[in-house]
Amino acid sequence: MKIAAVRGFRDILPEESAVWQRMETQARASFAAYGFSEIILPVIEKTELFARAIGETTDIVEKEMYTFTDRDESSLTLRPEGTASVIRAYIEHSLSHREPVSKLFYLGPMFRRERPQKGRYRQFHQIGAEILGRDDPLIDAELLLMLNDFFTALRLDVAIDVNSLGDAACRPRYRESLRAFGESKLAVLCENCHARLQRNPLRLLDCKEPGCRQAMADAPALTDFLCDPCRDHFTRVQAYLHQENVAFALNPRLVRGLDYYCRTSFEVIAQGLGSQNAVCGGGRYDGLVEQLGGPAVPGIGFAIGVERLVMLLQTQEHDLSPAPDLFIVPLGEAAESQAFSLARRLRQGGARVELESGSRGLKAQMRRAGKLGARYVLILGENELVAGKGTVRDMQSKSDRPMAIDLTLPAPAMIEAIRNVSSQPSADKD
RNA sequence: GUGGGUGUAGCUCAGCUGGCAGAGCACUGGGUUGUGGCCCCAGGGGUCGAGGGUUCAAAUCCCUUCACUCACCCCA
Repeated sequence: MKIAAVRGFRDILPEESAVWQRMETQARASFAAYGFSEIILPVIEKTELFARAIGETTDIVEKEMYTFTDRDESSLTLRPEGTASVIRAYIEHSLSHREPVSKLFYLGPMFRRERPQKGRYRQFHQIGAEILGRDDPLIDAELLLMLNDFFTALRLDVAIDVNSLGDAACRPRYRESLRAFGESKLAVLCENCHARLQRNPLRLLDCKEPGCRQAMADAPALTDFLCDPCRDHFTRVQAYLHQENVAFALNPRLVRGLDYYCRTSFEVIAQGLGSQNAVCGGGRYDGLVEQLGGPAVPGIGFAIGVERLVMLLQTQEHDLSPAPDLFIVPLGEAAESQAFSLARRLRQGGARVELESGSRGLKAQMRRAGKLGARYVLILGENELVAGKGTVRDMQSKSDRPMAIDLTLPAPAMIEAIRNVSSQPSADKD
């Protein structure tokens, strides 16, 4: 009986992991430019951490977490997101005492037990970044700038949506106003929205049901309810973005699903991913550190969905695994044994070398070399063994122009000699 | 958790109202005793997702089940 991977969990095969690596490298580069350092976090935390950070009544905490009881009866959970852990670590190691501002990024697997679909898995990966310690608009803008730079560097065509969710001073008033408005439209709202009305009225704004959209079209706007400090903050964030020509759309219906968000909130939306089209989401969470037992330190951050981003990159280009510089073709057992050592020497000299089995025919091996896209082929047959010289061919040249290379040369000299094969001035009449 | 779609070769998929399990690509060997790509010939590969039922006969019809997938929900 075959054993398959667990539902919602999957393997990343080389074709995809190559794209993955490229994206990760770019993230590290972009984040470093803005002064972020990596924090490597555990995958398991106490359940209580997420319950308190994300919100007891969110879907994530209520029905999507992989929670289990450890042998000592404590309740542990596979992390469903990264921000809570960053803040736990921030408090635990008193980072606020060491420096006034911490810029941290992390990457790794997250776990949510949802029904899998395109762009949504039970184990998925996020790259996240957090800035703890500053709440001025410049910081919000800087974080968005960094995101913009990152997506631009990857040549991805995405749209950034921005909104302000207000804070503890103004949001409650808005929530009540929205609830009242929702009550008045009760008859036309869908069943889901009836539930939202009770649990989280803000979510009425982003229902996809056409009827609900229409009903909520002239609902009170959050922007009209912002208190003066929040309004001012948001205005200045936008001013910085304009100053740097960052394209973004103001989306007053943008609502985030985690309870801790306030003020500046944003999403990065991509085309061509189906319904799971948010590749990045984030926002400010000023009360969260305090709420988790730390000092009153403001914070803002985002998380990028790696799988979704990789899917995007794959539709735009396809990376191939690296082609070997040299493909060694041994003919027979004696040649194979020599080729084995030769391959190792050249690899240690820095060349990418592929080696076939000496039991296969010349034609088959040449075919394989062509398939892999090898630049040069070195043939090691009876003749070559006697002469102590390998026959080298440049696979990119159409004419058959083999060169004999001395097998006793040290690796660097041999690599040099092989490279020279293609620059030989011998009659080349392509 | 709720709906829809799909399960046949390594991959993409044909296979009608039941009648010998198929194609393309990939892989292997050959056409040229030692020179790839194009072309030609040949070959290996299958529990037709699983279990049960109907039938002389099931990939095909019926039931059950599992998996995958898309959407809702939610989110990255």
